[in-house]
Amino acid sequence: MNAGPHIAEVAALIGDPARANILTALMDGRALTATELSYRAGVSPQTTSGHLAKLTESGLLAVESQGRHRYFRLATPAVAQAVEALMMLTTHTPPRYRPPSREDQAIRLARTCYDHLAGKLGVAVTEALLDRACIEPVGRDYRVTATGDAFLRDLGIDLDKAKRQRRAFARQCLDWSERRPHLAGALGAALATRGFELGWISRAGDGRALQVSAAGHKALNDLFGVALSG
Amino acid sequence: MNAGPHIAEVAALIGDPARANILTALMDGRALTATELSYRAGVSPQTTSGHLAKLTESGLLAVESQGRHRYFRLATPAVAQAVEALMMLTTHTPPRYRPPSREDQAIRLARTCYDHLAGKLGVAVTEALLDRACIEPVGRDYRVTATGDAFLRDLGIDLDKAKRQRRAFARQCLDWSERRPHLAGALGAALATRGFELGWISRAGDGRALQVSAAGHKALNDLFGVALSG
DNA sequence: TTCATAATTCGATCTTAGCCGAACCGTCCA
DNA sequence: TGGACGGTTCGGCTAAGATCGAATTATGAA
Repeated sequence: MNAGPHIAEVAALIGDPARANILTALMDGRALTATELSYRAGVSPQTTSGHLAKLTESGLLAVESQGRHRYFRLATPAVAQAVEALMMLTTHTPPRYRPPSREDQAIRLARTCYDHLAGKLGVAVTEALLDRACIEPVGRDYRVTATGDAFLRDLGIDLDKAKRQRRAFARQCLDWSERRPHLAGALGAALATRGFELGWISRAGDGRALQVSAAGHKALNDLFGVALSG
Repeated sequence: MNAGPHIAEVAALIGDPARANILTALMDGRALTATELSYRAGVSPQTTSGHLAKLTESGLLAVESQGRHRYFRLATPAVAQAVEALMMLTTHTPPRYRPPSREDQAIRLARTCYDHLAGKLGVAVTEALLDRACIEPVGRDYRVTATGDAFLRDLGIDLDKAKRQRRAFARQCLDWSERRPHLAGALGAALATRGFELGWISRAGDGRALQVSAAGHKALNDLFGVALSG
């Protein structure tokens, strides 16, 4: 009768360490193979297979077969959002003080969230765009101004292509470490992709953490007036 | 090493039916006694006691002793947000079609979220305030305009008192059924409280669902130009 | 003081579900 | 066609934890 049982079902699904590892491994929006996920989950392939079946069956993951590989990814942004919300609880309610690790530091500085920029980097870029009146918040979205339209096209971003996608164009996404909104949606993804193309950012290791290159720091400073401190 | 295990811990906590019932029972922001929660959870008082201990120990619930009663409530809005995010997953990823029940309908129309208005009602009121330039979105918050300041004071809302509170003043809160933001924070709570005082809304049953009185419908129409359809 | 009620602790039971070994299906490549 | 590899299915083991009965502590009321 209540909603309780329903959320318990999905929460229990996320509540297994192996499955939680799978979900967090997919938080960068990429699609990974079952074997890769098995490694990331820290359990055997057979066990992983069972977990993946449950996750897809319940609609948390989407799967696509390519040859003898099966690629799994988060089914919807809502899944990523729920995982983010749970992450917020792990830091926001500290049972006792836990000194931040090096990886913690790195991932707070710059990371991907689903498929766009997050962390200090994502928030800084978003706020710089706001400062320069390139975008403005409208409800749960951002609107791109005329100024922003020109600016982003100059940067080499195909706004029309981003607009044609079926997903939300420019959404506000809440950051679990900064607890401030950053740019998500098709535009956020396009911006991140362009950053990769230009060599400003690159993936550090196999996680969500990002490395900002020297060229990236320079561009950040020149274009946005942002100095990202380690 | 990963964040996986951390979120698994908290997700598993929410993933038990009894505990999920407890959390959803507290979603309206009220504080309930252990016995009441035992009833809502559908398990014996002993079992409930164990669950409540775990939930408070892990920082999801806060507890306050009053005489021989112990009142439990959600520790932070972040907890409510996580539960909301999980609710979104239960509806947003339908494994198969589930016909909406009557209670579903009611709770989608008008309910409380933590301590402010949500559902169609909450979203409609918020958007009416936006239309009339009473509030405007700023980042993850709303800002009250001069127009809005006058309007809300006219309504009998003590804005100064709301501003003095330690919590966020006017936050954007995402709705799981409407998937659009509505007014939360101290101002959202004050608005809801005023609605109760004026007899426009009242609690329906013991859940989060709200009943909108005839006077409420009239006020909604007169003040906001909103006609809430069942 | 005495009794009732709120809430917790302890101990025992029992179900659930994660896990891996082994075997099995399908695709790719030589 | 045979072998290698990605992925899944099956079966049995094991451990974790949810549950309640009974007893215990603490508060409030008579």
